[in-house]
Amino acid sequence: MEREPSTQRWSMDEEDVSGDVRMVPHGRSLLSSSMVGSANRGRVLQTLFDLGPTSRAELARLAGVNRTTISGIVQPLLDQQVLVEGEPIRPSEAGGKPARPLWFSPDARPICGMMLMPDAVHTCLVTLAGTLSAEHSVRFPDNPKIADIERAIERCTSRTLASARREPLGIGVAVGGMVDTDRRAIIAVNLAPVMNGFELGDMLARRYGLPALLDHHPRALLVGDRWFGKGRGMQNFAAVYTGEVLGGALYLGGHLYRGRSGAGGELGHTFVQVDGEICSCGRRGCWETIATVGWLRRQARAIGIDAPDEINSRRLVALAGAGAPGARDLLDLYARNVAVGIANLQQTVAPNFYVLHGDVVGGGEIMAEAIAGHVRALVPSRSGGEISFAIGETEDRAALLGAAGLVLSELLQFPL
Amino acid sequence: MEREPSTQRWSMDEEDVSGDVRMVPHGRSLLSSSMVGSANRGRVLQTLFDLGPTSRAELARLAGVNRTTISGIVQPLLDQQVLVEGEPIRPSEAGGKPARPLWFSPDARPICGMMLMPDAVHTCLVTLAGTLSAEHSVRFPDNPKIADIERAIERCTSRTLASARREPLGIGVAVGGMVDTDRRAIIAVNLAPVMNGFELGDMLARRYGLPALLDHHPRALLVGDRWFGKGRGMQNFAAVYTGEVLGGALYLGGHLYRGRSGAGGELGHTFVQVDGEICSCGRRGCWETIATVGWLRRQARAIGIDAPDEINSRRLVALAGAGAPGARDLLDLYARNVAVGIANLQQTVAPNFYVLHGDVVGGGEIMAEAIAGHVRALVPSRSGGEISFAIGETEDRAALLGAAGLVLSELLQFPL
DNA sequence: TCTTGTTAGTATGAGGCTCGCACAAACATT
DNA sequence: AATGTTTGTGCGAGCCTCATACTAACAAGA
Repeated sequence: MEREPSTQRWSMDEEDVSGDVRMVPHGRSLLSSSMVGSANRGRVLQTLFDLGPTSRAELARLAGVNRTTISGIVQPLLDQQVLVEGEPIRPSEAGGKPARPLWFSPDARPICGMMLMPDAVHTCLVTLAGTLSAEHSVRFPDNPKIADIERAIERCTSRTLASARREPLGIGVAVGGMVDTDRRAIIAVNLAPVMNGFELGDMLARRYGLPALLDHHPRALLVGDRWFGKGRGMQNFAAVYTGEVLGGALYLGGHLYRGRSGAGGELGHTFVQVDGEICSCGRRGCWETIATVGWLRRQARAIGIDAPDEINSRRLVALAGAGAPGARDLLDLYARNVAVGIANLQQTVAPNFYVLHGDVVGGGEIMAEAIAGHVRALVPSRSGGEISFAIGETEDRAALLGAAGLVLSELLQFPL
Repeated sequence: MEREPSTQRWSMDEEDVSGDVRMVPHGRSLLSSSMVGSANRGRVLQTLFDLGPTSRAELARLAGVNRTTISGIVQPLLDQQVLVEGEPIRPSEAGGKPARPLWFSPDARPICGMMLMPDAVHTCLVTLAGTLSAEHSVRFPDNPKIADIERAIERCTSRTLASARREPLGIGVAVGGMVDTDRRAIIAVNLAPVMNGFELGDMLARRYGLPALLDHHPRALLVGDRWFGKGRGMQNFAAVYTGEVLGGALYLGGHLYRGRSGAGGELGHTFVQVDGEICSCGRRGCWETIATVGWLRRQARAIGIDAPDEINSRRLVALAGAGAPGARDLLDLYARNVAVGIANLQQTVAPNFYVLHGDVVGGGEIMAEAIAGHVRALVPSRSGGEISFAIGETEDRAALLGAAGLVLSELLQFPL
């Protein structure tokens, strides 16, 4: 019954804060026994995330392994207070020793989530159970220099980190712009070009001695959904963000999909209308030209809807419900425009499940159902089964959870 | 210096011929030491495929592991005559013991590749080094019944298998139609509906006692490219097939990507022209409506090109070279139409490398360059680096190698 | 109250795998 | 002939999972 305390740790390599966060196999490297340890630990934690509080025996059954294996994996995590044992749950009628469900300890090391937008920075702490705290935000001054932005980020982050009772596992950043995930730097933020080339990851790592991960906003939304939201437990799904711009991200085969240095998922600029309307990117017929609130505003103006500059999914659904002339048709057309791109995605990688983010969230179930109906009509049948949809968290919360999710993905998804 | 012969084997589980071929981890299962063995064996063989003949020491260096590890993995494979040691190669000026490169033995168990088309079946043997032999084909009678087709397949396969000196590792089938890869059955062959629902995999497994794997034609082309062709050693790339229809397949993150039960890669029916021409699938504006030889024939007729019903990429390139009126513009337009769909694929998953198959192969480098130029113009810059293109093998050879590649993928890609 | 059956979690030894080290074999150079 | 370099092979150590056996904690029934 006595156990030696283990020396195993659950964290990223802290010696290597500024370098490559992952000291992992990739390319042609082989596996070793110690990697099996890390990988299995990650998988057990992942199952726990997906299922909620679960006993060792149950975990062993689901994984198809021996109970002792789970005990061996889980015990060090209990010692480090990553996990805690919950109250015993009553056994079934068959009797037996009551199971002690395992769950993430509120005293576990938190994750720092950051959302970096062109005009402001938001930070918070996220527990492994998915609760937010210590939210702070700092707006940038007008026409900021990069030093102003650095200062704002540092002030915001420091406030949040001051609330952490234990050292955070890392800092995840959702960036409203293009990101080089390998270099952990910002490539371009359209509305704030001063940030272009900003090596935010290295700055945070140096300043706070924590691993820092960047990714662009839609991808953060996806991992947020995966660990804390509607994508929980999914092996394949996509997140689609609509708003002023259009973005998306893919979770394929149980892994966040990133193309080379973070390319891929630039769905807004796929063609759906060769030689169609001109897009902000200079090309013609991008999906973005027909499935953003910009398009919605133009159409609303054209058919004479009240206050067309303030139209969005929420108002459109309300107007359609109230029977405003043309609103119902416009809603249907907007939904179809969004659906066209999703149908293409379905035909291409068949994730079969979509979490909707951004503007359409305001439209609620009515908007989601309208989109879903069109997608199902646009995709030939028997292309891999049912297609389902979910509505994401509200905007800021989704992005902050997602930012934290970036760190979790790195910790849990030992890339074999 | 003495070694005990090993009992390890390199093959799929032969006890389980009719059931699920892979007795492997999936979903929430954990890793074990024996899986590390299988996985590493697969990885070593994969690097060997990618690099050509390579010594143990070199393999160890590339994988970043101890030489003894490679020796331990490789020795059983030598015992089983999967691999052979080549002639010693001269050491460098620094001296040292000459290295013995390892390569696939010509006496290794071959793979049976099969291509099943609406009107005929082709079979052959493929060595691990990628050489074809024992090619046979049998045409089906007119208006065949399923029994006729079964008989033809059996006759063809038996002839090929009779030439095998050792028992093949398995039978891979490239099917010109929709396939359920899990059930190893044919879902639908448009031009031969009699095959719909045909459980070919189980039939072959029962009849020949060999593992049998089915996949649809474009996906077979992809794995053929991956193991034996232009995609050798690639971690991310796509295969695109154009002809009477349009198809594609994806290799992402070092793995063949299949959506649920083999969906995904139905690229022909992605929208590139909302409300465009009507497609054979009944919807409007599919990529297939503007990037197949059907479109090419219609255009050729419209602009008065000679013998428009016999136009294809090969003739079009020849006509354009000869200065036939309109041919040059038509070629450019055709290339752009093909490029549109590829650009969408690049924006979505960014494979960055494309192997072209089917009709465009006949157009050679000129056609490929035309397509490449358009894709590069259509994809916004800095979306993940250079995009490159290659031309696949000729049609039958590509499909047969690909069919064999299906079996190899299963053997090498131990799915962790 | 005592016995039987069931389930949860733990200790222990066996077996697989990779790793580091030491060593023999086979070359080039001086 | 001596020295240095590289390849490939035993051998024991360390890490991991697995099967087995055992204790703890409950329900149901006599």
